[in-house]
Formats: sequence, structure tokens, C-alpha cells
Amino acid sequence: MTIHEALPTTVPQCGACPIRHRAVCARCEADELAALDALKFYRSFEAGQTLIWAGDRMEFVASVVSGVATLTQVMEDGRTQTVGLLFPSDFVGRPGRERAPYNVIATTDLLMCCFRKKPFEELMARTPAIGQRLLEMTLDELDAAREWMLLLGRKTAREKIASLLAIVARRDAALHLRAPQGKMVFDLPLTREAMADYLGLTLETVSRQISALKRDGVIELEGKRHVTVPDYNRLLEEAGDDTDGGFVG
Amino acid sequence: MTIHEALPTTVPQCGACPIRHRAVCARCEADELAALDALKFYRSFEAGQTLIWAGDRMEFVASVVSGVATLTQVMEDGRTQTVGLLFPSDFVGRPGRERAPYNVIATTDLLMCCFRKKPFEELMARTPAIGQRLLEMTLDELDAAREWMLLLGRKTAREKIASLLAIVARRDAALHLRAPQGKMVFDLPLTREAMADYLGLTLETVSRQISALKRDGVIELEGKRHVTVPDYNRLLEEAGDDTDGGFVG
DNA sequence: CGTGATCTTTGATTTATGTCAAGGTCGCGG
DNA sequence: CCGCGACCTTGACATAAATCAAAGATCACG
Repeated sequence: MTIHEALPTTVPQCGACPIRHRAVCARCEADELAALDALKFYRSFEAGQTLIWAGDRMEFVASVVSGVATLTQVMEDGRTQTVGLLFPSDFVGRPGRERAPYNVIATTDLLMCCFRKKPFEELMARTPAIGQRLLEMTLDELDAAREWMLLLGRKTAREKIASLLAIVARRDAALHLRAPQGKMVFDLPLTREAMADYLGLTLETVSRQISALKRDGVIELEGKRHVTVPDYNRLLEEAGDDTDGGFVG
Repeated sequence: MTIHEALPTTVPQCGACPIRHRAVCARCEADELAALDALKFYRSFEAGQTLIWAGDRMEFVASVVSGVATLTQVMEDGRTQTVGLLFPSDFVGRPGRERAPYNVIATTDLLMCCFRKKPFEELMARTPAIGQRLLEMTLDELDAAREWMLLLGRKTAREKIASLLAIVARRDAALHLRAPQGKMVFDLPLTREAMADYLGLTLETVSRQISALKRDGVIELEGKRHVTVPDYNRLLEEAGDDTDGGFVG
């Protein structure tokens, strides 16, 4: 039995397992498994709810089971920047840190698999594989954050939108164990405003650029949220991306 | 003897020690120390030199002994975004990863303390404290990257310049074991163009905003690079920053 | 101590995106 | 089925920053 199997979830791969990687799960011992299993509990949130406020004491770490959440920073005068998107299987929390650095906001209805922090840390101290896996995940997040820095600093509004659509498409495909390619269909888990906050734009600009991409046949829209991408590669070209790299959190 | 003492450097704290933290160093065993010591070698580079190209195989990990370097991404069409600044004591390299994700460029003359990657990884596998310290450092970098995302997405050109100046001032103070406050004097380790690449601006805008801050008495300039900040708190206000948080890498 | 290369400043103009404003669409509860 | 609120789109206009252009520092080197 692996941790993956012990922590059932709607996510195919390693789901709610905070280690989130078959290779690591396979190494887990039964004792640690039981310990983790005893710690876990589920919490659900509604779209729009703020799970965690920046500065709060963090009482747990968690991974997303279903739904989408954002990590968001707010300046004193209200300017807002989203610094991470959390999809199912993404991890949130920082063993070893006291307080949350960002607001965590559910942008859709959300189910989290949580672990009380203290016991999780203790388990981690006893299980080097967990720390290793966490380092790997943190490096992935760092790469994603830096890719986003390129987007924020240098891409045009159109490229920004195309990049975001490509990421949502890719993450959505991953949920269904598919490779991102060809025609893709998915729902946007974000409002126009949330997209704007993530892309460093205004909601009006987001709306205009989405209309432009629709006009140019790069995407089709049914309602406000349901997107069809006829050709994923075309979308990547619009994103101005050489890299194909995955965004994590 | 600690690793810190075994790896002499111009940096006061833990300097070229890749673990870079007294608390961790103090825990290091003599065996590991000797092993690390055997691995280390120094390399120096000239201002403007690219140490590592994105996509290169990484043969070593290293920490900065003196000088400043940038981590930089370049799009196919030449648009450039710097995603990290490396000051003395900062670490570069990714145990467990094959290839460099960014260009690493010396912006001043630079001395690095290097360790061949393979043996470093082996040492790391034997020494949990190193992995733990690396996770801590990576989390710091992630925080810094996300703070920079707020800057890139939402700050004005003037705020961006002020933020960068504040960071350089703070890092420079740290080198001299001083707290950042009051009147501060330092040299800019970046050209106007490198600043622009870091801030998501053009070099002309950088120049204009520096002139404006000078005109408004927020800074004084002697030559192009030598900066006096009469009042660090004033500078922080200009940066629009509530946070005081440290930028790392 | 001049000469060229590199870096920087400043000015004039353009443009992408923000701001302000109005109206449209959709879904939900009464 | 209507009406309300939340969300989205579109238009007109404003503006911060980019672009294009020229000239001024500064420094290394002969």
C-alpha cells in the first residue's frame, strides 16, 4: 500500500497525498502511512471564500483535492497581484514557517485535504523522503514563479492571456491524464478580474483581449467560462512561449 | 570547527558555505566538513561574462563570494527578463536537476566558491541538515520571486526603481553586518540596462526615474553608480512597500 | 591628453494599456 | 417569469511608459 492509495481523492495521480509523487509514495513505509492517514481531514470552501489571510498563523498544510485557489498579495492601497494558482494535487503550506505570506482564495468551490502542521512536521523530520519531495516541489514552484516574472515584465496583454489559457488547458488535461495537444475544451476557473490580478492587467483589458483571441479564431467561447481551443499549438504561439514548462503553484 | 570556518570568504556570516547558516554549520560533523572542503574550488569571472547558459548541463553548485550576478531569461525575439539577483552568500544551483534553467551573468567582477555537483549531492544525501537548509533557502527565494511578481505586475516605474534601490541598500548593509536604516551609501552593481531587465522597464525609463528621485531628494548620485540614500525610510515609502522582507536570489 | 567605445541622459513622439462610463448577459430567488 | 445582482463587454478618452533620436559623460587605451 502506498500513501497514494491510503489517501483517496478525485485526482488520479497522487492526489491529496502531500508528497504527490508515485516514486516517493512507493517508498513510504506503512508506519508513516498510518501516521499520515491519522492526521488527514477534509475541508471544503465556497467560491470566493478566503481560506487563509496573509499574516495568519498557519495551523495546517494541505493539498487541493478539487477546485482552484489563488495565492494573492494586496498592497496597502488595494493593488492586487496573484502570485500562484493552485490546481488539484497542488500543495499549500510551509513546514517550518509560522505565518502565511499570502491570502489563499478559493476561486471555485474547493475541497482540501489537510494535515495539522505540527504532526506533519514531526513526520517530515522522521521521513527524509518527504523533505526531499518538498524541496523538489518548491523548486518547481520557483521555476513557475520565475516564468511568470517573464510574463509580467515582458509579455503583451494578448500574450499574457494566451499564456494563462495555455496553462489552464494544460492543467485541465493533466487532471484527465491527457497530454496537452490538438483540440482542447475546458472551463475557466477564474473570473475576468481574477485573471487580471494574475496577469498584472485590468479586467477590461482581459475582456478585450479574450474577445480579440475569439475574433481571430484562437479560441471559441460558450458562455463566459467554457473555452474551446481548436489548436493548442496555435495558442502556444500566441503565448510567445518557447518553453512548454508546467506551472505549479 | 564549522563549515563556515572551513570555507573562508569575504562574507562575514556563513559566506561561501553553501549551507549559509550558523545554526546549521554548527551542527556539521568534521567528516562532512572535510568532504566539503575537498570539493570546493574557486572561480572568478569578469563583469559582463555569462557563467552559465540556459540549457547547459550544470556541473557544479556554487555560492557567491564577492560581486553580483543575475539570473536572466531571454525570449526568442530578444526580450529579456532578469528573475533573480545574486549577492555574496547567495547560492546557485539545483541538486537533482540536470540543466540550468537561466543564464547566469556576472554584472560585476565575481568570485564564486564552487562544488562539483555529483559529490555535493552525495554529501547531501548523507546529511539531512543540508537538504533542510536548502529547502529553507528555496522557500526564501520563492518568497522573493513572488514579491517581485507584485512589483512587476502592479508597481509604477518610480516605485520599481525605489524598490530595487532599497534591496541593493539592504543587501549591501548586510554585507557590512549593519541594519538598513538612516543614511546609507552604496554602489549600484547594475547598469541602467540590467536594472531595466530586472524591473520590466526600458533603460530610458530607468534613467528618467533615477533622475526624478534625485531631483526629489530621495537619493543623491556621485557618478553613475555611487548612491547616497539620505533616509532609508523615505526610500521605502517611495517603494510602496509595506513589507520589509529580504530578497534573496 | 586626445580618441573611441560604452554607458547615460534628455527630448519629442507614439502606443499599449489604464480609466471612466454605459449598457449587456446570465443565472438565481421570489 | 420577472427583476436583481454579479459579471462581462464595449466605447471614448487619458496617460504612463515605450520608442526613436541625439547628444553628453566617463573610462580605457594609445
